[in-house]
Amino acid sequence: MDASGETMSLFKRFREEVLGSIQALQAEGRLPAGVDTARVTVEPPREASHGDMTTNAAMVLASPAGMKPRDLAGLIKIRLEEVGAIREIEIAGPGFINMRLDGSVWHEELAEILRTGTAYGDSDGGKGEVVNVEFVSANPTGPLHVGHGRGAVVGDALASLLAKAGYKVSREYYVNDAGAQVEKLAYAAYWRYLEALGDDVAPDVIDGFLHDTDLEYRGDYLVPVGERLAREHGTDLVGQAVDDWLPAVRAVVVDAMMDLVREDLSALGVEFDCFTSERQLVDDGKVDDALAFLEERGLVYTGVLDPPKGKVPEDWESRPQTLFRATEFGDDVDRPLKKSDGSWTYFSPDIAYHRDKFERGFKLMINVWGADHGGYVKRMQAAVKAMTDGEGDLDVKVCRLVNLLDGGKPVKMSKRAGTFVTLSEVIDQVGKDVVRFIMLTRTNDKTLDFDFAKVTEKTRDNPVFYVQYAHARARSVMRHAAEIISPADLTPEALATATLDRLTDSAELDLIRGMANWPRLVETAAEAHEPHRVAYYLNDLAAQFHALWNKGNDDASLRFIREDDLPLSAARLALVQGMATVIASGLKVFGVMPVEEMR
RNA sequence: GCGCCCGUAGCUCAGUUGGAUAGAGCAGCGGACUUCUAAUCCGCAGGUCCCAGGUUCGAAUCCUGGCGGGCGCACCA
Repeated sequence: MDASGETMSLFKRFREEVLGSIQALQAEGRLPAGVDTARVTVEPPREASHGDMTTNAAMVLASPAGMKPRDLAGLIKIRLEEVGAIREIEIAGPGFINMRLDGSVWHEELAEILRTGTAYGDSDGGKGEVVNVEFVSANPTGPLHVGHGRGAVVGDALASLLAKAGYKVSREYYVNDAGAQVEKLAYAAYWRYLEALGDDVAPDVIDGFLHDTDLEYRGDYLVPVGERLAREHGTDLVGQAVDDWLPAVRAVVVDAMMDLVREDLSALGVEFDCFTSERQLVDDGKVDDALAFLEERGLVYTGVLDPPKGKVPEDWESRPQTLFRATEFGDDVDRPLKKSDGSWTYFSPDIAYHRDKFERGFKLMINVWGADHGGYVKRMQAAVKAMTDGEGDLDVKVCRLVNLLDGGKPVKMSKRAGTFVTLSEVIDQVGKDVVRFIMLTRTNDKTLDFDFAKVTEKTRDNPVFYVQYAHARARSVMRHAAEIISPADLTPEALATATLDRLTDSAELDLIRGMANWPRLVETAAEAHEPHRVAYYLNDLAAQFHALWNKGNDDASLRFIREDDLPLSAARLALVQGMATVIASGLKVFGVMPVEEMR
């Protein structure tokens, strides 16, 4: 326990021991005071034969101490030998200090896992700092597609991961309800409205409307919106000037589309804390405020941009524009804030939006964007730096494409041909938990193959199945155990008090070592903003468990349930339940339910 | 042309943010089912970590320059 009463993770605890020995050496004058220990790590060695824990302290501090790494390691070793939990210390290679721990350390850690439940791995590393995770933020122009789904899952899992790591997280969705796309959407809704009125509208009115507008968003999903407009407005909007019907139609259609989006998100199990409307920002004058802020700092000017080299647009013409000095903050060129007609580019409200986030208290901001927005990262980061006088920090996770496959063959998709696969269709077909897990099996910046055949397969190379199977197997063991052991003795609390020192087999202790890595993984993955690491961790832990299970197949004395030795059984069941708990803890980050059985 | 991302076993990818002899799965070969679900496991084989320099005790990882692939590039979000 540390001063705050929180339980300190195992590796942190031993890092404290290492730092303590360094301080002792400083007190003795054998090490200069004030050396920076920030780079000192205590972690499991890559090679298990090197021990349970290793520290780089001697190598990192050798140069500032003016000593050879191995000599310094020798001094630290003498100190560490006084720590009871350390059974053996070895200096190896260039100056690693390898430690073997007493078995009791692992037994206690297992008890700790059982007592803590899925909260195991919770950390205070984030120190309660608030962080804003903005994701999806799809234009409200239709149902979500699979690419949005990836962003939704990555953002949601990242938010959960950060929360677990001790950050105070807000999940946010930015509603682009003010741009040209929404206007086009309103036109399409108006067309559906005219259609819905049927005989009340002369056919040539509809033909004329279609003839005058280059209509997008012709999908069926706007039909109900047209009907709703017809119900609410009758024929009132027919024949009116665009400016008269547009605001009303736009409001209704955006509302309907956001309902659609929310429905898709809820099918995926994603919930937001906050929806911010672009239109609201505009109406509140926040865009003007933001630009005024930049102007005060001399970051806005009227200038002429060079055409992009190598690829000059057909209709390129040199003209003066209102520009933001993005180059002062690391961008490649200054960026336009206004279009040639004087209206804002999408960039201006976006700047205002990020300023708004900052003013709401978020210094740390993470945006999850689609692949097509990769080119806007630098300018947005530049804008954040400018708007916050360098205090704000924006990280952008760009999600690469999702390839939909079926048995290795691409699923052909065409909006025109109506064979476009939506997110909700995919969820209907394989279930939300499968979608969520698979979306997290790759780094966000690599394309991801989503193979319908593979993700539902019950084989080793389907990570969803493999991880869930480990959990289900563990739960199956517990069910069997209940036949010979009283259920009261099988609760996690009861198992935590079992004679855990009966766990002596190396594979058993290895499994606890694997479980003890979970808190470290949470911290490093959260720090790196990389939720996919959890998927690999879970896969590894599941593999360890499946291996242990099969040892019981080869050697009956290693089975979890031994009717001839109930205390040993209890200890092993504690191990099994602990493993299931850690799996459940990881799946919780992903928003995936652990299953009790596979059938 | 410029910017961003990627390049690791035949294939798909990890790699604990600079650590020790670079790891998994699939595919290939050889083994383990009177079971707590063998839907799994064990073993073998498989590598110029794209190339060339640099930084240092130490580089797949950081820097520079190339090569190859993807995406983006005023007035769409």
